[in-house]
Amino acid sequence: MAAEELRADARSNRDQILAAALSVFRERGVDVPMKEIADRAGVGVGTLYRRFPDRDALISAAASAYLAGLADAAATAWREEPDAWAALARFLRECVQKGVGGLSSAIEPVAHSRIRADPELIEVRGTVTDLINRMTARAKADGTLREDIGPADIAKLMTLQIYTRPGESHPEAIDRVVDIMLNGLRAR
Amino acid sequence: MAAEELRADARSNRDQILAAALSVFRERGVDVPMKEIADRAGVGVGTLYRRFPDRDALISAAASAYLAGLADAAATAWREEPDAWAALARFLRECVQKGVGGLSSAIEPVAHSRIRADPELIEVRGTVTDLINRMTARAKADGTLREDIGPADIAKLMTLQIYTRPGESHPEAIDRVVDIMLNGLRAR
Amino acid sequence: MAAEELRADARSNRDQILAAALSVFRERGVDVPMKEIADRAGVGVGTLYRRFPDRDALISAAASAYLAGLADAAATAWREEPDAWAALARFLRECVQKGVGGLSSAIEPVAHSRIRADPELIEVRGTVTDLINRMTARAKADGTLREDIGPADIAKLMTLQIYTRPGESHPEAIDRVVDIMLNGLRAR
Amino acid sequence: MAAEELRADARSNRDQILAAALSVFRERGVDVPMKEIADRAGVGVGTLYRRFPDRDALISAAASAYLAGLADAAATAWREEPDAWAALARFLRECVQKGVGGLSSAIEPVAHSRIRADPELIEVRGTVTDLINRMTARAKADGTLREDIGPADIAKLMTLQIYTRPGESHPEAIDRVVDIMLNGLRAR
DNA sequence: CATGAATGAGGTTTCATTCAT
DNA sequence: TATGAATGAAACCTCATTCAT
Repeated sequence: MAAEELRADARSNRDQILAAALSVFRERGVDVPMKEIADRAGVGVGTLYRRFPDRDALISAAASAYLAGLADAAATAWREEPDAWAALARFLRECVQKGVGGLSSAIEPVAHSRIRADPELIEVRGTVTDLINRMTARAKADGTLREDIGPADIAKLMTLQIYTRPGESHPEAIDRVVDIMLNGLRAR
Repeated sequence: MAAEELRADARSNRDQILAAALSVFRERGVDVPMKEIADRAGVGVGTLYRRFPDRDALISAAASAYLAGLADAAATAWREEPDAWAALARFLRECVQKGVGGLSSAIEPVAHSRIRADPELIEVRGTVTDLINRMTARAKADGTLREDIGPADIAKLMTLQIYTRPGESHPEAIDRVVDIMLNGLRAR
Repeated sequence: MAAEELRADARSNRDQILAAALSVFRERGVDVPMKEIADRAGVGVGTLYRRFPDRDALISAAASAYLAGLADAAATAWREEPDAWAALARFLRECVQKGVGGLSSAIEPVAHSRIRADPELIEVRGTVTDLINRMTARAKADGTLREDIGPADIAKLMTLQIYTRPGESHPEAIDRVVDIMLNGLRAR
Repeated sequence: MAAEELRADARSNRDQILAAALSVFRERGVDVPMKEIADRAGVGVGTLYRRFPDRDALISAAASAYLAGLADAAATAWREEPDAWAALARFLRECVQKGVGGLSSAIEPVAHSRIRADPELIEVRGTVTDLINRMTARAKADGTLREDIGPADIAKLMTLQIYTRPGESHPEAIDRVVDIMLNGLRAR
């Protein structure tokens, strides 16, 4: 996954393919024709296959990228928000808005074994888990998060989805649901 | 769709195919080979195609069946539960546990136009909407549901999903999430 | 391989595909497009794939058929010819004329493991070996075959090939070469 | 084909590619990926294509090289061996051991027209034919070769092949077959 | 009426060849 | 000049749908 040395153009192609894959997967699931992804990335199928030897390789690379993004989001929230509750709220909202759940269900079935094996991914996954643990603990200590909520609950809530007509996006509708959820998590 | 007159065995075939389709769709999405569904139903592909002229017809018949089930669930909850809040809670819990959201996203993209057109379905859909309206209004009147929550919010929450490893089912985990949502909906 | 119960038309298709494969393999090697074989057999690719799940399955079925033919040839020669030398001569000539060597090199690399495993094939192979052993022993006893020639030599000679412009066939040229070999095998 | 003026390193590249091609063709036929040949030669595909504009050009260059080798072998045998029979025997043995037949069938179909056209090759071919003619005539004169054998028979026998498991080589088995053949050619 | 065989269009993957680095 | 990345045509294989049994 590391792609140590890669010519500049190849590198850029790789990135574009990954971005294309991620967005196509989110929109239409993983069963999308490879040509579709190649087109969206602006490369030929051949290039796609040179970079990712088969569909599963692409999926699992996409999983990598998206998990890394997740770790980023968690870290940023933790760093920038004034308190643990705010960090948790922001992180969860981002996860739901970005469709973490949809990507998970699209990606995991295929990539599961690879994800477990890839050392780089194990680390990222560890980072996320770690940050969730800290946010949860601190928020409880602050008295802002219900005492009976644990990190496992938060992990589940990250993957929350509500049905949206495909193609349409309803950020406000999602926000309302996230608000309800947060309200349900808040200690009184 | 009505299947007015059908010999007993044909009727039974139809039902078995529908049940098979519903469960396969839930497990693996709508992109499953028709043979798979036929096998699960214990009939040949030919039989499946005799009953449902093409994939879309099957999907939309499945949508019908599932929507009808939903109306049933709503009506039963309304009838059997002691108050509006309990009915709402039970109905939402059932929807989430039964994977309404998953089926919606699997089925709607293909069946959307048909669903809009089919008079029988329009009626069922009306029933559900109606019951949700009543539950919401009554629960607010009872002072158990937050004043700022409307039927549209409930409709969204019906389709709540959280990611579960495919094949595995975690009813308790889902229950915890539903509890959190309900807690977030409750008026204080 | 046995294909116990097969509808009449399916059976006939299977046979035609096998015959087509055999002749195409002989002419152009095993790397021929599947479509080519399907066309020659007068069926669609789908049918070919329904009968033989992938290229290797087809190749190894072809191996079966051709080995069975070989056993037949050996048995017939042994039965019909007046003495062991005549049987041996006829069998070798047939093998070379029919291009056993060409088929072997086309087929074996791919089908080797299957050939070793298939019980039916093991038996046929045993029959051939057995007949060669008998022919060799008897011909030596008759004083027609050189004493220092063993069954392994005969087995090698079965796969004799000489280069022929592809497409063209030169039965007489082959016959001359076989005559020379036989002359070299004959005891004096 | 001559590659009149070529820098030393380019020359060496050309030779390595040719050698690689020859050995790959012998092992796996001409349908091998170009990358395979480039790898074996230790150069990039680009280099291969710079030297040989397309696959056919490479094949026919390989044909050239191998035919030249053949002429060499014939000349050496003629020069070094004490009599015509010994020369013939040695030449035939070398041809069979070196797999002339295999290369012929791999190369000729593609390169045929070029071989016919290339003046250099016409000459080499002439040399070989000439030497075979001489060996044959002389051996018959010596009373060592059967009277009814002609140069055309020898030409066919040069391309003799027996099936060998790919990868494995059985020089002794081949030797035994060649011995039988020579025994069949010998006058008594 | 039920079945499963046949078909071929369409998605997947490979590889010859070209071309930017 | 050597390299290996990009491309797309062509091969592989699957599966929706039709149709003979």
